Amino acid sequence: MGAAPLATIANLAHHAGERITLRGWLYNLRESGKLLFPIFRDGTGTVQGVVPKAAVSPEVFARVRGLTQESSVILTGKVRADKRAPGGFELDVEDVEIVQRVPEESPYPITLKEHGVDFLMEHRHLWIRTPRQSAILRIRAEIVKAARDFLDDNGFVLTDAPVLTPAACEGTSTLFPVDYFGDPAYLTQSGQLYIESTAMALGKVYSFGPTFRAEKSKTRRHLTEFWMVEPEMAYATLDDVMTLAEGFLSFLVSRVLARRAADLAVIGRDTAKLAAVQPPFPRITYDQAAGMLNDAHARGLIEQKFEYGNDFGSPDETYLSSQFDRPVMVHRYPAAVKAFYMEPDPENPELALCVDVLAPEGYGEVIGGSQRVASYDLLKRRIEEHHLPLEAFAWYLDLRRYGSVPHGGFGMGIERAVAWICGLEHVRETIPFARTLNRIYP
RNA sequence: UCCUCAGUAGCUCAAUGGCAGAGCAUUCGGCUGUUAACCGAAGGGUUGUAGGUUCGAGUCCUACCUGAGGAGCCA
Repeated sequence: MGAAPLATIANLAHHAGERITLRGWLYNLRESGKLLFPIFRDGTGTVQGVVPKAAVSPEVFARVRGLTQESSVILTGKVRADKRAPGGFELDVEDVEIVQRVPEESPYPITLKEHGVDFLMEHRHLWIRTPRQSAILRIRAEIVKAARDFLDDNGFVLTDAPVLTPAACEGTSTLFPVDYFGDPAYLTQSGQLYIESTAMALGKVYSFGPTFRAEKSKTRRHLTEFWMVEPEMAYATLDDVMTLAEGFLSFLVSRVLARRAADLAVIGRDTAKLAAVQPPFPRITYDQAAGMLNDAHARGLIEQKFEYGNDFGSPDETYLSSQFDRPVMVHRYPAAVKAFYMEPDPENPELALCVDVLAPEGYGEVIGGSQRVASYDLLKRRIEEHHLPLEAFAWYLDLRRYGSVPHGGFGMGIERAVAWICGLEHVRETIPFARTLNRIYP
């Protein structure tokens, strides 16, 4: 028995009828008398092997029969098309080399049966081996690549912002402090202020990296460490920001549909709902959204009455986003509930030139963006009104001192986008190792 | 920080205040087309912790710990 060429489960179709070698792990083993059905996985997919006792040596049969779940194996066999196989192919196993056998005294903890959230998160380092979790991580990778491709191909320059920062951009209560050689420093909660400065240098820029929020939030859409992609454009208005967000999200969804159809099938995503995500997205003002919420409350569709002037709560966002078959862009919120750096609407200075993009199917906010304050005097006043330390923002104010222009951008949380596109219940499944309020292990 | 719910075998869950149980996993046996295979058997327990009520507590009470869902805040 000579060496057979190395193959992966994802490309078995290219090896129909051929002898190949697979390197992977045992996912499950069924047996029916003198017939063994080991299911292997190799990171690209799963395939069922067939081992009739009469077809292999007694040693090989005994070796497969004694395999334990998640033992690592290198196997040789012949690829055979079979209508009974979910993936269309099976492997007639000829030989198996055990790389490491999981001992039965300490069997693999994650079975094919159901498990609770706490147990799975405690074993996240193993949970990611399951087909569903692997599919989600592949889709996340595709979304990240699509985001970067879209921006790269539209003239944006990647200018990553620092993770260690000297000051807050919106107060210090939600920042993780670190000791910086005896001085206080913080983990960044947004790269925005920094990319405003690189936008003034390079025109169109973006940052992509981890951000940190020490909020004590316990919901399906919060992590304390999450990844954000933030484009920023010089000489841009709120309309430009909304047009960018619309094209950006549409591209992400279409790319995942085109390239990760198999993974979407593994996780059971309804792709018809994703196919509807085409520009233009509906654009409604805060006032219109408030009207919809009042109507909904009057008809008993939402419990809490919406108070005009407040920011939308989670139930409000969920309701609004479930009213459309594609993302909806809500713009011009009251300036009082929004960040200090947002440009006021010249037609009504009580409103901010900002936009939240709410994903459909009740997922809520995935993007927040705005046109930024361009005036030095106004920005200085805003910093003072928010009781932020002026000296920490001296460099930021410089951007309004030297060639200030209208500019704007947005931030998209990768995990929320992945949760929406994958149709998940919780963002903790969208990142390899989620950091939540009560968990920093593994 | 607040509200609600839950902690029982490795896992998922049962058990009127009265003998601690099942399925899966593990081990052994059976089965040549199984799809979370199935059938039979075995081993496996300080019921989250500390008190209290009671003849008797997994069950009722108090406090604490841990986790989950949600609110607020946010992407």
